[in-house]
Amino acid sequence: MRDDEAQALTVVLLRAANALIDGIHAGVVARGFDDSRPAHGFAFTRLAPDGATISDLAAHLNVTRQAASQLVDELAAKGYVERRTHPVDGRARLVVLTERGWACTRAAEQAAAEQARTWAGVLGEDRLRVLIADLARLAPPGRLRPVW
Amino acid sequence: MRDDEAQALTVVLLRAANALIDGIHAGVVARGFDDSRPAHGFAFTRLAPDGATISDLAAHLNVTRQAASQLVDELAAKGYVERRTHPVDGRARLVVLTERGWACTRAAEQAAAEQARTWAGVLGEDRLRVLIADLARLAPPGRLRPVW
DNA sequence: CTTTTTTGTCAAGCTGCTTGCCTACTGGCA
DNA sequence: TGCCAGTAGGCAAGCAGCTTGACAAAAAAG
Repeated sequence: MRDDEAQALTVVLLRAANALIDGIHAGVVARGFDDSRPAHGFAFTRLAPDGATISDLAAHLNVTRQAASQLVDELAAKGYVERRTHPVDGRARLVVLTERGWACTRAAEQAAAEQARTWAGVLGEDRLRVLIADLARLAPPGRLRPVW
Repeated sequence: MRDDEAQALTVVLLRAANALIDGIHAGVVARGFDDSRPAHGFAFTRLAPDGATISDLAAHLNVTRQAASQLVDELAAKGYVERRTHPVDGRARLVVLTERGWACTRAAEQAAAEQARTWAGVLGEDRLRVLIADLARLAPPGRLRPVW
């Protein structure tokens, strides 16, 4: 592996990641959720099944609990989530998606699928599957960082 | 291409990009440049050949000239770059790498090569080359965004 | 020469995060 | 049961990195 190939790896990987994020976000905005940020999507993936506490969300997003709390403030103000009392822990509060939050989550999934189809059209489905599998072997199973 | 495969694409691509950035940055820090940020590397790639003006740098980084100017302030304070008078344009100033700036650039290249070798060890060189080539076909030739 | 555009910087402000501190509540332990 | 260290989450303040707006100096266009 020559040095210039290593440089190329960095460039193309980052460009592809940026293009994917931008594409998904554009698709979500086009579906009417123009007050959403890419970071919201990362939160939604944690909240989607059954909700989560602020601490859970903070750990998932790799930020402080305060930052997670502020993000939930914003999401609640925009009608994507709501805070509920936690069923068993009186200290904690359960953050759950509203119907609008679910709709936005579905929109993001559709946008991601659309982007994947576009890329499948470029490479072919089989080769894109290989690419996903290879990236999966390279990517550590740690946290996603919603810096976008 | 099923929807869950599209979701997987997003996750693994972002994880891989994060891992690469983190790995390169860790390598740069380990080589003694502990006051550098990943964003600096993106600036260096533009400054490396023969320097650049603030406007050039701002366009390359996709930020305002003011932001680029502030970044150069920081880099100059840390000894990575210096401002010179522009040879032909009296308004502009040419920002060039210092010797320390060049050393940091080389360190980043080494760290990137090291990361690529690690990944080549996982996938094999040939398959990593295919991955780079495929990503290159997917990634638009636009600007890198140094948000990391 | 006059006018318009471009360059870099000063100043102010915004956003998203951090740290420090606090109260309410939990769960282990005597 | 009562006590107390640990945990959850919100308030306040601060900081880093970016933006917008305005400006003087120089270049380019007329």
